[in-house]
Amino acid sequence: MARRYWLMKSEPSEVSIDDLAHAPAQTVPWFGVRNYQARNFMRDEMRIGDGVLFYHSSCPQPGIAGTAEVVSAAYPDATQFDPKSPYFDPKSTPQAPRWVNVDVKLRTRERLIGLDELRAEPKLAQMRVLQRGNRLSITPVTSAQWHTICERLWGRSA
DNA sequence: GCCAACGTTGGC
DNA sequence: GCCAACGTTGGC
Repeated sequence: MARRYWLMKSEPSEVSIDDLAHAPAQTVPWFGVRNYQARNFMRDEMRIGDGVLFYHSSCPQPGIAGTAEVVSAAYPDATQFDPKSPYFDPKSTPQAPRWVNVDVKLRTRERLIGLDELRAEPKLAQMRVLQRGNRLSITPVTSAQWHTICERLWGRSA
């Protein structure tokens, strides 16, 4: 199957790309997704080796901060079972977990590409993250969009 | 802090 | 199954 590409949002106050860089094996579980559409992307469509655009959201400089890679299949998100976690879900049980996550490994840290710069690139006009009202924390990215960002905006080979 | 957009909940 | 109310997201 062809490799796919994704944009994944994280609030840097929770997990920034620098946090990812300093994590063991530069890998973290993408915990805390509590939206069915985003969950289904992880559960049903992500494959090991898929490319990830790491996006910083809800922060002074929102934008794409680098690239990462999907390095596991989806498995139950541990935070849903932890009563002390803000992501605790009392309706979820280990026998019937409701939420899953994949593991994501850092590939490259890059110059931050802000929303204004993304919007200025006509080839990216269709990106989900730029659409009005978009809130989904995981969105598919086309290979054309991926290559435009890596090659044109970062000036590196994808 | 504002507010538009959207997802979820729950009464009916 | 409808839909109003409510909660959350996230840029500004």
